[in-house]
Amino acid sequence: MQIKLFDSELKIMDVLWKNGDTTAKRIAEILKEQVGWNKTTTYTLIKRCIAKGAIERIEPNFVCHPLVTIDQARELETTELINKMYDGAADQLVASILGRKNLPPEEIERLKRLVNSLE
Amino acid sequence: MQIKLFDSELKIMDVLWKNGDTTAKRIAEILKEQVGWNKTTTYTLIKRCIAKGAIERIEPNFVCHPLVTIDQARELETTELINKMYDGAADQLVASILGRKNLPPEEIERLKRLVNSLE
DNA sequence: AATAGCATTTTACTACAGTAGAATGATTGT
DNA sequence: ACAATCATTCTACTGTAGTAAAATGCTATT
Repeated sequence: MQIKLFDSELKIMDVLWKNGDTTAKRIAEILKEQVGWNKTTTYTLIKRCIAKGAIERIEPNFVCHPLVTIDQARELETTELINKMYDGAADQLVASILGRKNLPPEEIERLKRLVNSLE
Repeated sequence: MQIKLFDSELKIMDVLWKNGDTTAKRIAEILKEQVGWNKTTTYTLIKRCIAKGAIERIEPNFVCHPLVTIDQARELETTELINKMYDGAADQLVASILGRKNLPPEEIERLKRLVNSLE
């Protein structure tokens, strides 16, 4: 069922994930400001997301509502990375992140709590 | 100094990471079998890797030697994913992996030890 | 109800990753 | 030394993600 979203499409989705349902017009404004997109570019990408079934549009006012959740998109992208770079082994990815020198102490702290809370 | 490698270039690198230094000819054979590439495709990709500084070629026999390590490549790809999908927060990525239902118990055990061994 | 202005769709260009055929250069067996 | 074969490079096509101009449709104000 997985819907693959391209980087530019993810920008649209991200606006919806962060702001909730949003009109096309407002999305265009936001992305104009955030990444300098022409408004027709935004509209094109919204259309493509709709065509893929990642967004539905609710009348009136062309309010866009995400049908793909951020968790689903994260799952897909993460799985792709694991397959591409870590031979499909999720724990190798985690190990490699934990091995980083630049991991902020508070993130380490949070991870300790998280891992130890697993059953 | 990060060298960005495309998916097709990573296929070349992967042969080197898995097999150690390898001749162009042998790489072509392996990728012919593994992904069905024409040998000229492999040679083209090797050249591009050399042009990028990801591979050096040692005479005689055009033996290819990787200059980018798998860890460096993983680091780059992983950082890109974190920035693209997790707002730059590495621990969110880890949390999302840990939240998966299909994580084997022995992997969880290993991760617990790993996390708790961090300073 | 005509027009002006804005919202949306249609269409299409551009850049580049991916792929490989043609051309060239090197090696080897006779 | 020459031909045949194989290794390597040069050149170029293809598909598609990214971007936006042009065309169209809609709304509101007079």
